Amino acid sequence: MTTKTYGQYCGVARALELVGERWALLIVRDLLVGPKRYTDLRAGLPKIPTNVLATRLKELEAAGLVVRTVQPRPSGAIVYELTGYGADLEDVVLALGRWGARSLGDLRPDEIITPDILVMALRSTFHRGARKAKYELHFGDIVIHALIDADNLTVGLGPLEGAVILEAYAPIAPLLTGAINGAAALKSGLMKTSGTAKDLDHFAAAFPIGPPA
Amino acid sequence: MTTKTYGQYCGVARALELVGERWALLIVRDLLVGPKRYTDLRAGLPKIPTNVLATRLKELEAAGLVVRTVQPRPSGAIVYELTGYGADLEDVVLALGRWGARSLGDLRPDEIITPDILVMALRSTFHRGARKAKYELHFGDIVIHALIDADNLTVGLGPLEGAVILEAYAPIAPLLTGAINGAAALKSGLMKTSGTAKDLDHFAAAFPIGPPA
DNA sequence: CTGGATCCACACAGATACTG
DNA sequence: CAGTATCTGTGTGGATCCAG
Repeated sequence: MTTKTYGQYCGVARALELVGERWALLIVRDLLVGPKRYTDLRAGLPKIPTNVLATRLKELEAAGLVVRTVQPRPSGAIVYELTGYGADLEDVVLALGRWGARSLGDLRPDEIITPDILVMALRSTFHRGARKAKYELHFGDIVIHALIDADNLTVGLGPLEGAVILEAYAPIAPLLTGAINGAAALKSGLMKTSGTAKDLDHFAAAFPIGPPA
Repeated sequence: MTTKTYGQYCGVARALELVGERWALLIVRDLLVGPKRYTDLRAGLPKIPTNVLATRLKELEAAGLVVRTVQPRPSGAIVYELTGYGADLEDVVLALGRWGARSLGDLRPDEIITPDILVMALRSTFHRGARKAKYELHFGDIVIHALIDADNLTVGLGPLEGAVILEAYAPIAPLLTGAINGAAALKSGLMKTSGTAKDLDHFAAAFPIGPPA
């Protein structure tokens, strides 16, 4: 929320006044996965200057997008959580993620992948109508799960009972762009799975992304 | 496109690196309505500093979102146009517009409304399945039209043959948030129409927006 | 250790004037 | 018409410091 306005009676302009500043939508992205503490947010956004994080959180709170709550003792932890109003930004974040993912090349050494990023990547690219399945996705230390039930998708952190396990290695791009050929991925060592090559293909079909341009 | 990156292998982060800077998405918004000249963009975004506009256009062109073409003589005009890649941002802009429009209050004297804003507002809030209709919307000097054909919407600048004419006056908020009661709007002088109160109600039903929070 | 606040340097935005 | 040049100020990045 800049003090600067665009001077336009326009939903787009208003939205950008509220969440258009640097880092704001990435904070929202991580909070869409779940409530977080200050330190968790820093961990998920290592390059954010701490003063900017503090400022953004105050702005988002002032704008009614985020609530700051102090947990009861003994934890006493301070937790940041999206309000319903803030959570309604999910459509915006998913649309941005869908569009931007097409421009992702191979994973570079200066780029990180966090659990929150993976969760939102799957939510971004989910294709309704994919066949029912349970996936558990491993990437390094990161473990997330996806539960597909026809038109509904649930993606969250951690493992999932009874899921097919997919283990991915960098380069991860084919995974996030649906360009997986199961048999080839297995053979090349790009991925491992507790299931079959067909499982990889189904997974790829459930999370497609178009070509860069 | 900042030289600064977020350091994340994430579609949202990548998208924000490309169009996250101030004014960028408002330029895209206006170009989504149609190709424009430098001066047209300035007219639609009066508060943008001219050097910022020039910089953004170069960045958008370098990123492959916009093409700069010189029209053949005698016009010789320089026209900026979205590429397919850039036009794919429509989902993002519409989602932002939908979310942000809920936070629009009454029109303030320091806020302007342009034809492009109105066109994108209607595209943002269109509700598929609205009944077939042709509307011509007047607001001050601005005239735009909407053609609804069940699941398809065409909104553009200027008049439309055979359309129901809706003339709106500030405060315009009820119009853009679907909170119109046709009879009341006619009686209060908020709107005039060449049709009936029912036409206003149908129009409002076609372009609904939820409450602020 | 969490949850920030403070300080400084600098890049970018804002405003305006000017030019091919 | 389509920008460039210049100056100024604020927001950001980066590092460090501090209170509970």
